[in-house]
Amino acid sequence: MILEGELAPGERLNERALGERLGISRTPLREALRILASESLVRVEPNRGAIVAPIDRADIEATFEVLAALEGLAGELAATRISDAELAEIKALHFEMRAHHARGDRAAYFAANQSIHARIARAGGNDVLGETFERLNARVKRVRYAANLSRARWDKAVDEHDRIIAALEARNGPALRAILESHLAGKRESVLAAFATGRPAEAYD
Amino acid sequence: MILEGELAPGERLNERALGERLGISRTPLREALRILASESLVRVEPNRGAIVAPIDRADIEATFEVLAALEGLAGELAATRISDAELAEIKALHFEMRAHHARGDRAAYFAANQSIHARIARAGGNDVLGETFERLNARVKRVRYAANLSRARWDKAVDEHDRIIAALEARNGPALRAILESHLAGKRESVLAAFATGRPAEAYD
DNA sequence: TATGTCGCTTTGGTATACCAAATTGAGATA
DNA sequence: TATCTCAATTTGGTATACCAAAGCGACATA
Repeated sequence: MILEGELAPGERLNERALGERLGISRTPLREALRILASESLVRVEPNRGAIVAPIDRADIEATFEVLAALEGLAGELAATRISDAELAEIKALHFEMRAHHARGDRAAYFAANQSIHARIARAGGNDVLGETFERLNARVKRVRYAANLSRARWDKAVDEHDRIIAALEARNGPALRAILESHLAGKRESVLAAFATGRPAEAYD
Repeated sequence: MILEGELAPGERLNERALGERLGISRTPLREALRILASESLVRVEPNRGAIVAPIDRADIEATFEVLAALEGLAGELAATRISDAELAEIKALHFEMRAHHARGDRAAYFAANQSIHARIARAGGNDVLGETFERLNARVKRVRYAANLSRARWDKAVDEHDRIIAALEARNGPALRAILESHLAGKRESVLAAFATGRPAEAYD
């Protein structure tokens, strides 16, 4: 939705003003806000209205911890259940991603990267897992862009992706789980490091 | 909410009728339905209204698979981070649960059991994990009551709980993870078995 | 008798009006 | 000058009215 980056965390969301800006009435806007609230993207305080949900260090750590567990499970499932077509598509995305990396195109890299992880999350055939993963991922998306600050970390992430693809091709579930869990742990650290240096660009969506 | 068990899965939820029955207007009712929809407890079809979300075998399998991973992580975290007070409270609940088991009081057993698992999920201090666990757990709560059909399975579950408590006291994270994961797998099997025998009582809440 | 079409009724989607709670600013008093 | 109080305005909560789309039934025709 439009809230990702266009409005600052903690900002009050005036229902009348926002509704007018979006060209819709308060009723559907409120319904949308309730949905966003249930996804922890906005926070609705009783009789106080909605604000863009702020995200703090503890939230980021906690979310990545869960994401790592979920993606680990996804990897384990995907290794045994993924179809050849899905694998081929993920490989294609992987090489596109490497191309973006080679060109230094961070935005395109990020999009391909997200797509790969989303596909792995869904490749195990567990819809609940896929949904839960994407829901939690949405909460940290705006700060994830801030990662990959250092070229070294970026290169390392790409290496890890090579290993992810290799494990997936080998249908080695336990290995894939281990790689994904440490990959996510690495992401967590770089996001936290970037987050520590005075709230970097949260607007990339 | 009142939807747990009081309305049959698949049942249409007429907004005007339901609103009158609850003594509220359509606006807040619709907001509540959207929230329930985002938790997959009801399904809202465009221009068709809301129905109580049906749950099928695949949903149950998928949800328990994710719950097992989440509770495994929770156990690993809890083993290292749980406070003495929280541990004492969980032990107290455990013995209450054993008392209910000894008396054969399934409803009370179930409540204590749920409380124990919820506390373990939160004991690791990861709020995102706790929330996610309870959200997913809510989706299968209504069918979980149907488990523990056989006395043998029930006894086995209680034994597993003894081992859970032991691992928690020993602060043995990996062991606790393993026990919880297999415990959930066992739950999944008994729920699926019960579910297979013609949709048993979904109304216990 | 069966099928297709048209219209009516039901029901969800949206806008708006009204109400109550909360916040803020001004004025008065200590 | 600072603080407390009261009132006015802002803003979220709820009810209701209106609109449009979908479902259903009846009637007509093949």
